[in-house]
Amino acid sequence: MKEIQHRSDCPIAFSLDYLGDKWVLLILRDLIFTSKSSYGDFLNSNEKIATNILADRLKLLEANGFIKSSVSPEKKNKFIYNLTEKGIDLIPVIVELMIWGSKYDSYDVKDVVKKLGKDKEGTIRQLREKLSARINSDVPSNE
Amino acid sequence: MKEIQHRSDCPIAFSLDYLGDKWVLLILRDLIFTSKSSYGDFLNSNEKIATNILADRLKLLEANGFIKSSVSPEKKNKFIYNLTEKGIDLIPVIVELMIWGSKYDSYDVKDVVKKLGKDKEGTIRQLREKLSARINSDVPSNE
DNA sequence: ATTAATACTTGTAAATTGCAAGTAAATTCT
DNA sequence: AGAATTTACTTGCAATTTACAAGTATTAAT
Repeated sequence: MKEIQHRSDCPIAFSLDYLGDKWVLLILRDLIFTSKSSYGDFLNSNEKIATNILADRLKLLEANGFIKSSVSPEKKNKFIYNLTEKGIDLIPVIVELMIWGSKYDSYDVKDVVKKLGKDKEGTIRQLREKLSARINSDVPSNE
Repeated sequence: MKEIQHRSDCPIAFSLDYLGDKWVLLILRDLIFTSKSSYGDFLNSNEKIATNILADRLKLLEANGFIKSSVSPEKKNKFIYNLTEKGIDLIPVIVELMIWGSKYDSYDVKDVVKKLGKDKEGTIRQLREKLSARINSDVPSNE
């Protein structure tokens, strides 16, 4: 995997050097808000990512410490991906993208967004704790 | 300008349909955190955006209501760009990218980041008010 | 033993990006 | 007034990235 070249010393540019595309944050979204955790799960998301792009982005995310893969306990030919702390720390970014999107998107507002409207910090803390618990356990996504 | 095709009804995907690239948010960053407001200003940012990409993204941002251009009062051959409310509402997104970037970037922490650490809501409100004031005045960027 | 599921890889055409150069209108210099 | 400069782009083209279709390899189920 080729090294990411950083374009400047700006922390925003630094973040975008990893996250600045149309797919990376959607994979992280799936890991944060849904029980999806495998290659096939991500492929089945509504946005229909191409197989080579998904494989590429999973490599990039793992190589740069956003996620960690492990063999599924149930099926040995299946990998499950979990967020690392570095990835979990992106929850606020994704939450703000969701809030902005909900404001300017015409579709109906999701439950999480309503919850965020009532108690943003609490909701983020809850998500964070749920996902942190997964890091040091072997239990994968849906429990 | 070709219409943006939305990939799903997810608000995060909706946001990324506009913002999911390496440049758009850097232009908005310049408008939010610096006194930059013209084509030439953006070109001179440290990340060295290509001229055609900059022209393209400015069109995209204006066509989709994130920014508004007007002729500079001092120089008639110069355009100045200002954020609209829709663009101003992205401050929290960019702020969170900055906070994350500062945590994982090795470079030294900017003053704004320190300020955000002390009072995130207040800092965002201040930025918001500063930029909102520009919308209905003819005074461009640096005052 | 055969079929299915899962996670990719490969090939290729189309789209996007990056770089260098060129254009056009307004401004400043002489 | 004419020439050079500033500002904001556009254009052409090579290189990279993406999207789509198909193929491969390993494990699981029947």
